[in-house]
Amino acid sequence: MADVYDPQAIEQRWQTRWDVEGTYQVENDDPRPHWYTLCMYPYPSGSAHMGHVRNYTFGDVIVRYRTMNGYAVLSPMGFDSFGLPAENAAIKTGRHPREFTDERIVQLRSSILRIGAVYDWRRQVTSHSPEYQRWTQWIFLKFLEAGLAYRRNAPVNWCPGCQTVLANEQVLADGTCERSGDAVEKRDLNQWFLKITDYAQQLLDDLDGLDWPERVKTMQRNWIGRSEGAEFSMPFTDGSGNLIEGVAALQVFTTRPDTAFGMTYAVMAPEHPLVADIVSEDQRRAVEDFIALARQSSDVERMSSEGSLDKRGVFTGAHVRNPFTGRPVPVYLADYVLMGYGTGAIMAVPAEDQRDWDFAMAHGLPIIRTIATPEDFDGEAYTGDGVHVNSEWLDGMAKDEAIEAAIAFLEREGIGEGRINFRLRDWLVSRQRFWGCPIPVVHCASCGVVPVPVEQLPVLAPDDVEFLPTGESPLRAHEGFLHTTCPSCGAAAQRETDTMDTFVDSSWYFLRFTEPWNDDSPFSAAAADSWMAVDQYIGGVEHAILHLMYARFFTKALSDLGVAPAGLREPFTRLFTQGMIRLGGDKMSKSKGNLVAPEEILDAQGADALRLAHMFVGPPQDDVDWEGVGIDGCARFLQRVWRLAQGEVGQLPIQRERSPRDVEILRSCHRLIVKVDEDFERWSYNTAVASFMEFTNELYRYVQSEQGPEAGTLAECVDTLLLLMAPMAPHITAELWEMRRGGHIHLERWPEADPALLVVDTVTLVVQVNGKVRDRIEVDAAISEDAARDLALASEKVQSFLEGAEIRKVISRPPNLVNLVV
RNA sequence: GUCGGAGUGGCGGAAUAGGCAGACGCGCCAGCCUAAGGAGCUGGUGCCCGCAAGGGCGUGGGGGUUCAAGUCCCCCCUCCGACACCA
Repeated sequence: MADVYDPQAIEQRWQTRWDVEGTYQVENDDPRPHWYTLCMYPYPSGSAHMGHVRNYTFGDVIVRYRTMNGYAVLSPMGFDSFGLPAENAAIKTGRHPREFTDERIVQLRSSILRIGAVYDWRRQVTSHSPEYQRWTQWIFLKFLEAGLAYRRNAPVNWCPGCQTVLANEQVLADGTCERSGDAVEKRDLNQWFLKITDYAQQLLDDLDGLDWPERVKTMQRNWIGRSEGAEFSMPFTDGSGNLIEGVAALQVFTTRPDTAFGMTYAVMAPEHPLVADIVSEDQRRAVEDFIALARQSSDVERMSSEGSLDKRGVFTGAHVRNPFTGRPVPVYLADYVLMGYGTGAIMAVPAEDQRDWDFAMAHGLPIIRTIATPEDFDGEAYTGDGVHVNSEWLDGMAKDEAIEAAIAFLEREGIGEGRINFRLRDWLVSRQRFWGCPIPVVHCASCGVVPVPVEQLPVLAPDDVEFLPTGESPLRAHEGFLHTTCPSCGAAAQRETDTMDTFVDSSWYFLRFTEPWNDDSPFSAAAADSWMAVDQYIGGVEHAILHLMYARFFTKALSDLGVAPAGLREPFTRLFTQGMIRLGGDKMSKSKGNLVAPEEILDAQGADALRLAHMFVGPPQDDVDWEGVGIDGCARFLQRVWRLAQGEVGQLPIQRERSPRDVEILRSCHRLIVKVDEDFERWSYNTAVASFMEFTNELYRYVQSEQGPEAGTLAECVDTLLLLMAPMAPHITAELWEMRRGGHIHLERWPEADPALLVVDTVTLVVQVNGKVRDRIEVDAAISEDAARDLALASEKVQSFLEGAEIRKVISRPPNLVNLVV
């Protein structure tokens, strides 16, 4: 047997076979227990990069492991094929984004195949396919019908150069457009929103039941941003406290109603609708200048702490009556108060809020402490707990008690109530883009917004379009697309030209995978029921908030709308987020130009070595530096396994009675089974690889030992090693298995450890004196506490350290450890 | 600023429930094999003292709990990540 390990030939052969034989195709009615493994479907960017390789290798290991363990495993793959890069390329080259995208899908798909990852390709889903668009639009209309989709005026990022709205991600840190470099402005536009805020509380609560990384859950909790407090109203007055008639009262939200006696002014957001009504004549000019300034400045400028605070706020000339004291306080505008959160207005308590403190100092406003500060406190605003002072009927109370009392007061007076606020906003899904899924409505002069009838779906963007260098969506200028008739009254009407955010596509693709051929609905509840929720979802931590939050929202909403099963409240039971790949400290990325092409490694050392190297380099959730990925070591290891399995190492096996040495290696073999199972379950692939290496080293010593290997023992050890390695190194193990045993290793059952071989009868007892190891003694595993102690005391080495000193205490933890304290 | 995560040999990392720190790999050193070795095989390799036997020190720093701490508690430092005028 002189076959050389030739990864290229082997890998190609097996990849073809898995594909042709449909090894990993699975039916919905498969009688085996179901398991759904999913890697986040990729944006088709061309050939796979190392991040893809890492991601899909993890997924593939699970697919193969679960399959060998007797599960019907759903392992689909698709492409998140709408998005900006294709459109930008179209603007540059004039080519239709579909051509560009389809080419890249072919590239990416073939490089995913080359790493040996297996999928049920019959289920492939692409966001831009007409069928998928049809059902995305169908879902949108369901949402619209249910009031979960709505249109309203909203301030958006507007690029004057591109003549279009930009997503927040497209605005650079300095407030300029990533494409044109122009300064991005705020503009009010009529935009489509999805009402994710309806689900804020559920999205928060249901996090508790998910087996997700704690940091991802924390990020989602912060993003949802629940805060408890009170909302109440304050009537506008003049400077002496006389009520101003005909103006609505000012609504404010606060988490600290207990500090209201310390309110020395109030602040409204510059965009607040009441501003025009309450500004005094002598302040009108200053207020208008301030509003204009705030409007021009980008969010980034506004959020920064740069710039002096006295310039960032202005007195309105109006006052409101503090309901707690009955006295008027001045009302200011300041850009640190945001219209989008709470009520867009606050009561300001400088003594107990640092930001209010800073503003008060800059504007010469009074500061009244309402909570006694601790003795050693030398800060400015004090936000901790303490006894209330200067607060009349709240005096003497602690924080929590006082909050309750203050809310009770507001409710009694009928001016406010306890209130929960969320930071989460409704999801703005409108994009003024061409390469996205069109929003399926028409605008009719007499009927208003009218949904496109479902039998007319999908609404597809036309092919004969010209991409303008300005970046403006060609849909807006396409007469054939634009003009239509109103489905309701039949009069001439205009199509909506906004397309949906691509996150909409990725919010339900995992459901479509359960039944991608369904022609009557996006998926049937039965199909969803048979596979959902996804048992293991795998992807990058960069999606911790947006994608994972939107997908959760869609699942809940579709469940409530009766599209998805009623009991399906969460899409992803278990989530794993892999670390990033870096090179020399930088994130590996196209824009940084520091990519290492997987192809070169696949050509040289092969997919199995590359996969193994990714598994071995460190904990999967940690970032990895490519420098640390030891491809050569892994390739060398696979060579060792190859030679061992081919019988090229050591003495020829013979048939004979099993010796203690043979049994010893068998024990190692069965311990390995247990170890690998444990490691796979806890995502500790790096240590699993280490134990493969360790066992292989042991086998090398075994076959090279004087006694030589016993045939049956060696065969069992090598076969078991191959089976355990099959998920990680699928090609080489399949090849060796076929050569040795015939048949297909990936259809074999996962090995089970023989309990009899796991029983250990001797153990190394560690003997410590004052916690320092002084001796090691081989003992019976069932040794008693007393026997262990006696053995320890009898040890010569131990005696020399005791030097006759009095033993104060003996800790005996048989069979592992005895500690003698002197 | 707030919230998370992390800090262990020359390097990547291991130590799963408080019980032998450094598994496994890389690198390096030596031996074998060889015409040769950028192949293969065997062994060694935390630091310090010592010819050795042996001993001491050692998981970012400081303190604590414990018979016993990389692991638990308190304080501090550094790095990474997320959110950042959220009322």
